[in-house]
Amino acid sequence: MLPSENKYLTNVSFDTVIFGFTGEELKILILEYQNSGLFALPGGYIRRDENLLDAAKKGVMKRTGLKKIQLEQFHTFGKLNRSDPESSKTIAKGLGYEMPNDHWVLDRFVTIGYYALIDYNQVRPTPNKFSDSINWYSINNLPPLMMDHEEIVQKALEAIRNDLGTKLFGTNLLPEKFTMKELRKVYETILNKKLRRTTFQRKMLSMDILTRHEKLYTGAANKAPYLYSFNKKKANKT
Amino acid sequence: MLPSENKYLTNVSFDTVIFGFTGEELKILILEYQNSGLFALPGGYIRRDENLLDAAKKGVMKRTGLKKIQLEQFHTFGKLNRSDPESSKTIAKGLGYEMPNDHWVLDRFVTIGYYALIDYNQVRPTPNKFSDSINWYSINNLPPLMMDHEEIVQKALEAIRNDLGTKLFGTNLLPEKFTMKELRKVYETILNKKLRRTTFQRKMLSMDILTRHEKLYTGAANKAPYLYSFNKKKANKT
DNA sequence: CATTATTGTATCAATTTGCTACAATAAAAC
DNA sequence: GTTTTATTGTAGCAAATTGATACAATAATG
Repeated sequence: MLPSENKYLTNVSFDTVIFGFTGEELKILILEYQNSGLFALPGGYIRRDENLLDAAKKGVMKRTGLKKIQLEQFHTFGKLNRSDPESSKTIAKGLGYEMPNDHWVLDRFVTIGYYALIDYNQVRPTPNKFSDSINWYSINNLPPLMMDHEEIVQKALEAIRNDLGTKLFGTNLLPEKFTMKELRKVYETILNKKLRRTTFQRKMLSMDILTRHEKLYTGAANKAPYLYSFNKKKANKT
Repeated sequence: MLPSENKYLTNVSFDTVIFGFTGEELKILILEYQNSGLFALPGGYIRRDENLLDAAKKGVMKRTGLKKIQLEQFHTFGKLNRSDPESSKTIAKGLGYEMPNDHWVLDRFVTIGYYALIDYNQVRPTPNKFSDSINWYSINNLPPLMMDHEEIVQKALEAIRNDLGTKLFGTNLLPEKFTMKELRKVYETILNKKLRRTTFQRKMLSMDILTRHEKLYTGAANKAPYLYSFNKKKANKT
């Protein structure tokens, strides 16, 4: 039941930071391994017969239940001491296996980091067979993560801050149709600062990447906002 | 003389795109393997007892003769078919070795791409023991590169375009002191477009990251330009 | 000492962004 | 119904940034 060596590349793995937006804050999916108290990013190994990107995509699909996923590679982590064989042994033990000391997963690993931005409400978090839970955690309130996974999360955050605006964004964190306020909230949360309401709206509209739809009547005692969606044809011309 | 397995991580390598600026164009260093007609980026394997970044740094140091090198990781390449065992065999054959079919360097590799920006005139290009030459090639006139190395170069170019301005730049491609015109030329070459002379100068000066030094008298029949250097303290506060 | 090419800035126009104001609601309160 | 309240959408002007032009200040040259 432990992964067999000849099926996978050795010394290489991937880890994914899967972001969701609740409307108020950014959250990421964290696995908890059985009977070990160890928390980790979802990740995995690369089969010898698949592309690196496909391996990562498959991993995210399995954890989220989503089919179409936008994944972006952001950094590869290769410090000498980043791997921790004790953690792997603890995980195996928690599963009821005794891991031999020369098992390949106890070797040193270089891991490629990917981030995914997905619609929080469409996800059906699904643990893998080694873990008994997978849960959303606010990025401001993460459990202690194993190995260098906290560093990986920090790098992912930097990456989405940098990519926001260049690679078209907010899209993937929101449902198909959204209000301008929701979109602004996404930007504010990722950038971790307030944005001017009117300037943001003007900028977004002037970019000519949004399609306006019907109004959204929420029942609130005020003017109803329009719904927008990203006009993908125009948006990709950037 | 072929690299021994137990010293290195398997299935992982690094490749470096080393940029230099001649004053007119961007060039990169390309290795030519002996008696094989194969051109490649400088790269290597990661020793089990060293950090990934150190491995790449050491590689660039050996190829350039430089001690202080700024290296930036930009992308990791992991497509299923990117490795080409035939090339490796040809290289070994050119060196007078017969490579056994089960040799680990013939296996599939995931490679981590780094770029370096260095002072063209300070470099002493030094071939490795497997190659008989290492030369500067204009990025607009590269020889056909082996495997996916052309894709790696393209990604490196994208990366330096994106990083220009955010991560402080131009610095490393120019000598300690440089004129405003030289700095602008660097930007123009990387971005592949003309920049307005006066606006560029105003912008650079207003950023308060340059120190002005003495004038440079070239013998030309016109006003001599000032020399500038980057004020690293202020520059890093961005 | 006039000529020539280039550099460093000033100046003003054009564009973009910051800020404030205000009309247009959607529902609740009266 | 009418008034009240909270928000949305956008206009309008100020402030800041960028674009474009002009011009004084040189460093040789003849």
